Amino acid sequence: MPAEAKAPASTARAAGQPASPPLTERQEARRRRILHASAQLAGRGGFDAVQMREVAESSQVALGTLYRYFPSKVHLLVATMQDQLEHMHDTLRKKPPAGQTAAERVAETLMRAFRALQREPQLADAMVRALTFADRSVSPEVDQVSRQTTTIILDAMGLEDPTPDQLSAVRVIEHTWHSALITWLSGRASIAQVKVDLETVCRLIDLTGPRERD
Amino acid sequence: MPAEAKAPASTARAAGQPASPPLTERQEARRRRILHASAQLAGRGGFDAVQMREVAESSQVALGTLYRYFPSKVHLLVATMQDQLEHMHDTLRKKPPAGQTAAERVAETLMRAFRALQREPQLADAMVRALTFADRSVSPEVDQVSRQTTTIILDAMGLEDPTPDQLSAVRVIEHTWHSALITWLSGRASIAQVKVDLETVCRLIDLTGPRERD
DNA sequence: CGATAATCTAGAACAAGTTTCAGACTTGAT
DNA sequence: ATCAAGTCTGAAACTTGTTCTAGATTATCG
Repeated sequence: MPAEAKAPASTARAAGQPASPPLTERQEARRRRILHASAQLAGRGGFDAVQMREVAESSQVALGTLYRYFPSKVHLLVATMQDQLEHMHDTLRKKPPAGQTAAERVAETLMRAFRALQREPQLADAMVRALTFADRSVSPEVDQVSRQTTTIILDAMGLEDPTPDQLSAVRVIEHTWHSALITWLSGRASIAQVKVDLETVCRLIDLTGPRERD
Repeated sequence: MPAEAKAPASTARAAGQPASPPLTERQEARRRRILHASAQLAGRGGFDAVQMREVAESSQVALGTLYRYFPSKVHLLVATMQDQLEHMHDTLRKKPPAGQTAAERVAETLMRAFRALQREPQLADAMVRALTFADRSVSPEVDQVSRQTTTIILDAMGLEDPTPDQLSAVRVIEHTWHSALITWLSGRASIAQVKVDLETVCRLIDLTGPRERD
């Protein structure tokens, strides 16, 4: 019978996955070392600096093992993003945004996240590029990131069950968030511009927010 | 003295570039063959199917020459997108959108463009993935695409000189456009969802459109 | 404890983007 | 027509993501 699980996958901690067989301690440790190395390398040179051989070496794991845990570089970086997002969500839960309106709170939340990314622009580059470059084979993981982001925004809005209209607004906000990050990361938009755009898109919330018409 | 131009670059037809030395006819023809081959290959397998060796062979050009014209695969695909965007803009000029409000016209324009992309989803995949994956070295070209897109949207709005507020709204619309395309292309959003999101974001125009308060 | 099946390791091998180089070919100017 | 400078070609080399293989290790079952 099998010794360790067949295919080490994501933590499955949050919502979603069909819970692949649990990892042994050593496997959990390996996974953690890999993600750590990934974030570390990304923190230096961004996407390009995350080289699979280096990640393997840094995390004391054979190349083949790395690929068993994360079937591609993009998978690895998206998983790294999931990891960081969890931190962010925890932080936000401790100090929720304080604005009066939902739009203000969402804008504040996004700006806080943005400032966090500004501290590690290279890491942001690696994660965001991976996220938007991901093809269908990474869909489940990218979707998980998307769900996590949606949760964070809905939390900021303070909503229980959003209307379809509001969900669309939230999706648009996420679109803007990702794409604005990209333009900032590639040097085509200033920080101020990103700020303005995030505030602009958040106005959509006021537009859909005050319930349909009951 | 030089025989042909030093660095064959983009058409520089539209606005923007400092007009690199003009290309000879044969060079223009090569450039065109390359772009054609690129679009053709992209039309089949999408981003991955555009392999530089194949593009070179298809367009009857040496690999080194291909790289002289387009310094990377991403450059090539972004140029391909510029090309397609021009077509689109021409088409739109012939049959402008007919909606009553600016928001309607923009939404109609985007939906028309979206339908055009649906006819060649693989080509869309290649172009959009390249666009969002582009790093700083491609900024000028990506910026050109962005300007072209902005022009198309402003055209649809029928605006002469937009306010900063409106420009931000347009940027947000572009963000949504790109990011929504990505989610559709990677199979994480339905066509209907993209449609709704585009309509949602276009409402921002009504919010900023009817001049400040004058 | 021993058998067994899966995992992990080291390293070679392969694929596609990118770079490089020597030599043949064009071009524009004299 | 000839020359100089730059361009194009064909092919090899290099880089980094990905795959494959044979053998050493580890975990679980009996």
